[in-house]
Amino acid sequence: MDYQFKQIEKDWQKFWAENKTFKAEVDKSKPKFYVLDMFPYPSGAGLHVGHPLGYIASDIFARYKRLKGFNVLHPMGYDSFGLPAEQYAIQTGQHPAKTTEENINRYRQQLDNLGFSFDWSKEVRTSSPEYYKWTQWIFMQLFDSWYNKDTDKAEPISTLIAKLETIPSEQINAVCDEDVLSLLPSDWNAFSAEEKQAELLKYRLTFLKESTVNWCAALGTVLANDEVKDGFSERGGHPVEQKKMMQWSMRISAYAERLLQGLNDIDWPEPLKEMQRNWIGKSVGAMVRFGLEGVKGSVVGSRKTAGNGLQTSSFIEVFTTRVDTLYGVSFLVIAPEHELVASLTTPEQKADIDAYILATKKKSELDRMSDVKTVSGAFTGSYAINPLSGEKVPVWIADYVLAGYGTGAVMAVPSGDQRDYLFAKKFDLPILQILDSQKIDKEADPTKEGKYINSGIINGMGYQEATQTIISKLKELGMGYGKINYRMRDAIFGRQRYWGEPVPVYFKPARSAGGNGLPYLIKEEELPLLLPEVDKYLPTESGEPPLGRAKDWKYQDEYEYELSTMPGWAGSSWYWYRYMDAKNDEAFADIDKIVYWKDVDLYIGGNEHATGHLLYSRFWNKFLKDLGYVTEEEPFKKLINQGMIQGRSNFVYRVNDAEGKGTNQFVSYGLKEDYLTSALHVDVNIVENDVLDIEKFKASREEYANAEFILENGKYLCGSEVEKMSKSKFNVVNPDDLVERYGADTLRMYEMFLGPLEQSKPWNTNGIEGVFKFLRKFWKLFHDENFNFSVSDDAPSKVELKALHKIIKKVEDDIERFSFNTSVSSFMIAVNELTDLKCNKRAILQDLVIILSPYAPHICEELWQLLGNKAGTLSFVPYPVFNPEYLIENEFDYPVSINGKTKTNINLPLTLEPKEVEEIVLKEETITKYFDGKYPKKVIVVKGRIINIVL
RNA sequence: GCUCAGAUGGUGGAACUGGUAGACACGCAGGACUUAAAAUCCUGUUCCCGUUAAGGGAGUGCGGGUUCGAUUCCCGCUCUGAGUACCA
Repeated sequence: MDYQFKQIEKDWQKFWAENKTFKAEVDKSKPKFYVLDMFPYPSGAGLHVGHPLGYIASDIFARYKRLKGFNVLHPMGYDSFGLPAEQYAIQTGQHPAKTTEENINRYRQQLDNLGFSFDWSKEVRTSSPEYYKWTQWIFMQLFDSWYNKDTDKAEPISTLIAKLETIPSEQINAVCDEDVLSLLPSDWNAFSAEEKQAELLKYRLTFLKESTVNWCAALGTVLANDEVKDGFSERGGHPVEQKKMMQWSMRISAYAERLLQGLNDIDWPEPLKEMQRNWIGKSVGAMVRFGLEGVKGSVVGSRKTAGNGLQTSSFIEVFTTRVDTLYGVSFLVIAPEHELVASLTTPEQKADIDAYILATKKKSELDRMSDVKTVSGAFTGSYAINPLSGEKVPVWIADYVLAGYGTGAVMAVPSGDQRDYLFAKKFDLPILQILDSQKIDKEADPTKEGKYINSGIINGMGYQEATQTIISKLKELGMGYGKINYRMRDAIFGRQRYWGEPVPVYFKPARSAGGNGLPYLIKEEELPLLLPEVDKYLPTESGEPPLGRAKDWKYQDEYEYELSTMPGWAGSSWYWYRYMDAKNDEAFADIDKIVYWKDVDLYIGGNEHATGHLLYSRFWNKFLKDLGYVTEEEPFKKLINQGMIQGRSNFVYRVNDAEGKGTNQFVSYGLKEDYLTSALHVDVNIVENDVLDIEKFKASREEYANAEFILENGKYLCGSEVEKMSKSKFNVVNPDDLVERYGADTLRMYEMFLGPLEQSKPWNTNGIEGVFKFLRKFWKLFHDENFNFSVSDDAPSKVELKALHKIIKKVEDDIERFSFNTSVSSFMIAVNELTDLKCNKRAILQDLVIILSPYAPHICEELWQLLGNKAGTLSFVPYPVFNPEYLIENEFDYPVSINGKTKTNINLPLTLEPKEVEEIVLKEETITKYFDGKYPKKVIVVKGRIINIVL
């Protein structure tokens, strides 16, 4: 029979499901390999052709590793909490659980269509209580932990309490809030339970923090930054205001350094690592205090905190990465929002400052960010004292200094910083050269080269020495210290939404009892804290999150629960562990299984998760490791970013009449210049190789039924353009349609054939025929002209073995460097060669079936069985062993180039040494004729590669 | 602005460590089979000059450089895509 992909694919998908072929169990006799795809969110639109790209690649890899003798864990599940389902629920009143379930079912069906070797027994869904029980459990562990900088890891809160009971809090080296109290053991021990709880909250790894949010009163909800456009909500265009709110936060900043260092030990794409490095934003520098003129007692007693320094009325503290330029400071700039602005402003300057603050406020709404060119600022009238030179420097405010970064104040060094330079020029402030090599006539020069001048105690020194000297001097004076700053902020861990994990926390005392309520964890055995039912998925009238609508939802019928839910990234920050032991009711995963599966060996997904999911997951992983629940410092050893598949839209050109009105005539792409036309999107599914299917087009819309066409060469050609894949552009290609037409094996191979996995590219179905033809050709190798299965047991010839071993090697090499597209080409070459050789020998074809099976598993299973093997064994059969002897050549067709330009070829035995080759070449008439009477200056012979003659 | 990635025929792309640029596939053109079409098969297909052929020349975004030899390495630029945004 001819290649009947529909029947074959259905049969084998059924076989794999029924026999649980890909179920992975702990098996210590085999090395493990964990292949993971990034968690999909099951959206209502279903899969389009771009989604499976990564899944196909990871499936090929997983199947290949099984053949290589690995015990492969290759699971799939759903990140099923999230906004779209909630939005849909608000619109339709349907419970998000219901629509989510429907979407998952559709996803599953589409995934099954493609023949993936997932172990479905391990499927997880973040929205199921059995799963989110453990998300809540991890939250509880975070709540019950603090970060000890001395041991450089998270520890149970009990070890902190033990310290507070015995030593002064100043000796505790913790990552904590800025406003922790300075306590002696006697103070602590005298605290009430509430006071202790309140203080501990400042140390916990998840804690309540006042945060600014985008509050939209009209929608009654908080919006994400990208939902806000120019101060108005993207949906509806309602005004959005900045509102302070108590929110759960995660102390990810405690892990900043480890998150940064860990990047050195993992095999991820460099751009992705770079993005994380930028996000973490480490800067090594120093804190410097500038005393304020006229204020006595420059340093006010206070402890150094983990925060960003502190401001008192007696000095301004700045963070700088160039403390060596301290002598070049000619003014200070503080943020307009800085708390000292009011007290520093002199009566004469008040009008200026007020006006500037007002202008900033207006601007910040719109284009404070986009307007980088304009220099603006205002003088406060006050002066600060340079701690080393003792010089008076004016204090200005300017909106280029951000209140939220560092200390909200900078020391301005116009000679070294371009922004400061422009500022100094504009307001006529001094620009002082501080390095002999500095060139500052036109712009700032941030060089570190040369020797310092005009710089007091560091005159004549180099950069390293100067920095050291200044920091020790500042320390000695109590006016500064070396400090490392991170840009990364603690992550907000709450959303005022319904469809997410409830936070397992209640507040005591209850509001009804008149308390303001401190958070307490519910008991572990009370997990999961189920998401309660609500009548509507909207905020309450008083502006509380939807959970405020739940009836009688109180802890012990008395205490209020936390009403916000966890953010989208909660469930996905640990899911790869759940796959190891998806049904466990006693633990998030059994420790023996965690010890065996360890970490993800290959993680494939899009790079939209670069700074969200991938950073939070690493954070939670490190935390779980600190507490001894998992073994690895980094969860994802090797990561590949698959490129985005863009849409490729097709257009038809409607002819317009003289007034520009549309007619019902359409002109082919190549002729459109002769007419007045407008381009209209046309559904790409009725276009093939840019040729429009006219009948389908006429049937697609009533108004086109009588359309007329101006053709070229009897065809209607469409124009094309690369755009986002979206319904409105009629360029969405559904994998189901292609599977229906060509089969899953063809689609799998075609998606790989399209180009390198990491590269973004527009989807174009042109060319899928080539892959389909290849599979038919492959099928024909095993069959005679009448499609009877026909395979010979004759011994293979040398050429046949060569073709086979070439592909064994090529595919092995390619797959290790994730170059799937070149493998597909090589398969085509191999099959073309074997077809030309009319090879139907079992000794060759059986191995070829194994090699191709990760790419086209269905057809290979079928042929494997036809070859007389036991059904299902193909998935675990040993991969053929490459034998280099079959590739050894005796002769080589040397290209001969004259001055680097290839002129001719000469066939010579490979046993010849370069010297011998040279002798032959110089006598060979077909070569010497190019010499033009000249004698070669030099002959380069690279054995088995090339001959180059220099004239 | 900064950081990163990329630019090769009509199209997707290949060339792995500096060694025959354009593999493989699509498309296109011509041919075979067919009453015809589809399907299938065969041949050709980087561009320019050369009627054909023989042959010659140019050629991997642009301009230089290193080298016997550069798509590959170095310097400078242009354009495209992604991320980030006054980060002190």
